[in-house]
Amino acid sequence: MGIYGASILVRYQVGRLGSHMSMNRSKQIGLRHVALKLESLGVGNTEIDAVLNRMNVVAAIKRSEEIMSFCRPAKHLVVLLEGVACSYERLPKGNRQIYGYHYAGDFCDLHRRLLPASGHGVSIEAVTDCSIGVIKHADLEELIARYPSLSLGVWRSAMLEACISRKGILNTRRSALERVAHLLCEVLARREAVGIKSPSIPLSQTDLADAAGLSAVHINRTFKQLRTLNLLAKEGRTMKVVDRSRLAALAGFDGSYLNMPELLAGWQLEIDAPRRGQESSLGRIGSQLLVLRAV
Amino acid sequence: MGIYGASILVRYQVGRLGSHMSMNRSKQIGLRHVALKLESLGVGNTEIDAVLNRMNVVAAIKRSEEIMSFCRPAKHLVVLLEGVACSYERLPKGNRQIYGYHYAGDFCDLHRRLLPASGHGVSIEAVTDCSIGVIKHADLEELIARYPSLSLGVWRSAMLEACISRKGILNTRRSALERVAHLLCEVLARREAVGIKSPSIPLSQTDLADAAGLSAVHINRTFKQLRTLNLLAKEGRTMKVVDRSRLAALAGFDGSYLNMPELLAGWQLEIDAPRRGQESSLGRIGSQLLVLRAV
DNA sequence: CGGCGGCTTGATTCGAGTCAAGAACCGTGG
DNA sequence: CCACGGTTCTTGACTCGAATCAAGCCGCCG
Repeated sequence: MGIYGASILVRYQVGRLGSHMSMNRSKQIGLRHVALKLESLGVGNTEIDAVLNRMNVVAAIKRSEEIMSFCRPAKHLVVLLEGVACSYERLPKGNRQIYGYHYAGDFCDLHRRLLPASGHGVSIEAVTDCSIGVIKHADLEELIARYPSLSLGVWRSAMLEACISRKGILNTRRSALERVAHLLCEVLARREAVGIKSPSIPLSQTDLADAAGLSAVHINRTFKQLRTLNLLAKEGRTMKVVDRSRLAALAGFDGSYLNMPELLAGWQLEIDAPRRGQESSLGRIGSQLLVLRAV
Repeated sequence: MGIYGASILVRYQVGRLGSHMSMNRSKQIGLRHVALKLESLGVGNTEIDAVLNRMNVVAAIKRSEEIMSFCRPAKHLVVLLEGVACSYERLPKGNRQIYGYHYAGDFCDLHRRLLPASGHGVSIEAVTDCSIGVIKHADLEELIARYPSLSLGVWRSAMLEACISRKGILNTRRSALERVAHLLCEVLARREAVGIKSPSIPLSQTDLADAAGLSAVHINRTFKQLRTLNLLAKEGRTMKVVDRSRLAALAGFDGSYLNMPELLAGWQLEIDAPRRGQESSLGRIGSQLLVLRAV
C-alpha cells in the first residue's frame, strides 16, 4: 500500500513522550490507523500517502489532559494516532456532556477551521494516554483541491459525525438500561474497528455517565442491573462485556450507522436472533427483561 | 451575482404542483434560497451558478407527505426550495424523534449517497407544503471534483449538521422549560435566515414535542408556563413569540453555532444583558424564573 | 350534523436526579 | 511495610420532573 512511502518529518514534543514506548513503532501504528480510517472513508491510496506525508508533528498527551489547548492558535488539524479521546461540552451548571469518543485515526477538530463559531464551546480531552499528529489546514485544503476522492472522504467523515450524533439524540429517548447497553455496544464496535478486540471497557463510570447523559449514581445502578442479567461482569476495576449479542439485542443496536463494513457481520443481525415470531415483545423493555431473566 | 445566468432546465411533476402558485416565481425564489445557502457556506458565485444549472426537477409536496419516498431509487440529491421539512426517525415503540428542521435552500439527504448505511432509518417529511429540486449525485460529484470551493462548502454543510445535532444532544440535558425555549429560538433564528421574520411558529405542539423529546402533554404545560411568563402568546391556532430576547436568555441560547453571521447581532449577546454582576443566577432556572416574573 | 385531530387540564405513576455516607481501590511517601 | 489522602464505586432514602392515563374541549372539514 505504500503508506510509509516518503520520509515523514516527525518532531517530538520534548519531555512529554512516555518513555516506555518506542517512537518509531508508535508513529507507525498511529499512521497506519490514519490510513485505515481514510481507506474506510473511500480515499484512494495515492491520496492517503499524500496526507500522511504532510503530517509532521507527533506528541504525547496524558490521560485527562486537554488536547486542543496543546496546539493554539489552531493553524493545524489534530489527528489522533493512538489512544482514546472524547469531545465534550460543559453545561452552565458545570455538568458535562460527552458528544462522542475518538479513536486512533480520527480527526479531532474538523470544525475548527471550517465553522469556528459552530464548534465554540466544544473541548477535547484525552481519556487514555494518547499520541496525536497534526497537519496544516492549508496543506489539507490544498490536497482536497487536488484530489476529489479526498474531498469526498472528508465530507463523508463529517457526515458520519452527524449521523453518530443523531443516533445519540435518538438514544436519549430510550430507558437508562437500553441507553447504557447501546452506548457500550457502540464503544465496543468502534474499539474493534481499530483493532482492540478486548471485551473490557477502560472508561470510568463517570465518563460513561457523561456520555449517556445520566447521573453517575444511576449509571452504577444500571450496571448492577446489567450484571444481574449476566450481560456484564466486573473485572477488577473495569467492566467486561460478557454477552455481546444479548447486550445488542437489549439495546436494539444496529451498528450499520458506524460505517464499518468489515464489522457488521458480528453485530447487525443478532438483534432478532434469540427469538422468532415474537418480535413484538423485543421492543418493550419490561417484557424484554423478563425474557432475559428467564433464560 | 449572476444567479440566474444560464438557462435552467425545469421539468414539472405533472399534477402535483399546487395550482395557486406561479411556477416561475416559485422556482426563482427557491433557487435564490439555494444560492444564499451555498453562499453562506462559502461557495463562490461561479460554483453556485454551476450547481443551479444542474438542478432540473421541481415538484410540490404537500404537508405531512414523505419526501424521500417520492424519488426512488435515489440517484438524486434532494434540495428543499420552499417550505419546511423535518428529518426524523422512529423508535421501536412507534415514538418519533425529529432530528431537525430543514428550510429553503437546505440539502435534505446528503447522507444517502455517501453513507447509505448510516442514514438508514431516517425519513424526511414535509411539515408545511414544500417544493423541492433535485440534482444528480453524479453531477454534483463532478462539480465537487472541479471546484474546490464547492467541496469545502458541502463539507461545511455536513459539519454544520453535525454541530446542530450536537447542540441537540446538549439540549436534552436541560429542563423542559429551557429546552423548549431553546428549540423555539433555534426555529426562529433559522426561519429568519431564510427571510421569514414572523414571530409566529407554524408547528403543531406534537411536532415540537417530537423535536424536543418531550411528551405532547408536557409540551403543552410548558407552553402554558411560557405564556404566563409573557414570553409566548396564543395567536389563533399557533404560537407567537412575544419576547425573543428574554426567551433567549431563559434558554441560554447562543445562535453562533448555526453559522449565520448576518443574524448574530440580534441574538448573541442578549443572554447576559438583563443583569450585570449577577451572572451566577442566570444559570439556575429557579431563580431565573423569579427574575422574569418580577420584571 | 358528526367526526376527528389538535389542544387543555387533572390525577397518578415512575424513572432518574440529588444528597449523603460508607467501602474499595488506588498511588504516594514515610 | 504500612499509613495517608484522593478518586471511584456502591448503596440507601428522598425528591421531583416528566410520562402516562383519562376525559373534556375547541375548531375544522366533510
